Amino acid sequence: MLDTVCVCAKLRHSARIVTSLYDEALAGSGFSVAQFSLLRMLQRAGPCSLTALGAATGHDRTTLNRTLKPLEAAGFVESIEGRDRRARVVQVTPAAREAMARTQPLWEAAQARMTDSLGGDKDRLFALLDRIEGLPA
Amino acid sequence: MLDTVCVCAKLRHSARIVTSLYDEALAGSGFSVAQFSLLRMLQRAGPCSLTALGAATGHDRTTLNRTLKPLEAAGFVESIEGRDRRARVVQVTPAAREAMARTQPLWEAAQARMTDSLGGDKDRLFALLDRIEGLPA
DNA sequence: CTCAAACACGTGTATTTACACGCAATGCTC
DNA sequence: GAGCATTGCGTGTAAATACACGTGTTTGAG
Repeated sequence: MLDTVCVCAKLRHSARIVTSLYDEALAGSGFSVAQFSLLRMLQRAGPCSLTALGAATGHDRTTLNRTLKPLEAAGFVESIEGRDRRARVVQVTPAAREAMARTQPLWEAAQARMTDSLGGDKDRLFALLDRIEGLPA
Repeated sequence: MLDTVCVCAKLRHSARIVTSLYDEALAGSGFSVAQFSLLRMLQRAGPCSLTALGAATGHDRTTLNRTLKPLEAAGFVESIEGRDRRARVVQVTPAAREAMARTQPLWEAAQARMTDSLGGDKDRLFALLDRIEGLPA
């Protein structure tokens, strides 16, 4: 009966620990890891609606709305309107690109610590996480 | 440059997904997976202070205070006072043991889904998570 | 014994997250 | 073209989380 450790609790615990490690590494950048990661994903996705961004990142649309609000107030994200006046299309600003470039080394340091401690098994970890993420709801 | 996926974002994503899977499995029990896991850990730890419980579970003491509040109101946790009047010692109640026994099969079903999808690599996953959890702050 | 340091707690506040709900805009059916 | 279903959004609310701060309790130095 060593099978008593909850996979969910374990994952949540790891996520808390790793989040604090990244947040500490990013201290001074002005970004939390949640903000920085979201900006990265938005930059990658290009201008898109909140629903589309949520589908790409796995966040709820309303979570994005609230996460983006301070970033927009700080000038890192701007909303434009496309043809569909329902959709609010967001994109990163030049100021965000600059701030992200400055923050990138801090993120890379944290990422390197992870990669090092995983000793080449990062892809293996990701593959395992992909499997449980892929379970049908 | 395939190394661009943030380990932290990945872990947070997985934790969100898995949490919703467990919460769905536990629906009807009246417990969230956070509550159920915490009760399990408290039962294992035995009567202890919030600080000690936090050290055992990796939660902040204040998080435990707030998570335990509704559980105490529902009669699943009780606070007793030991010799040290600073410390609030908490323990699970018989009602909690009963409710947990009823909930156990639901949790096991969710856990089994995880274990199955990991195909025998659960211990490997845990070992990888242990490694990054063990990084110094 | 006294009093300051150390300890344990709870609350205020803030972040991250998502569900339920309602409103505005679009599209589709007839 | 009118009306209804669909889509996209924002807000209210709530859970989980932790940091800063203040209060009460214990301990230890003198």
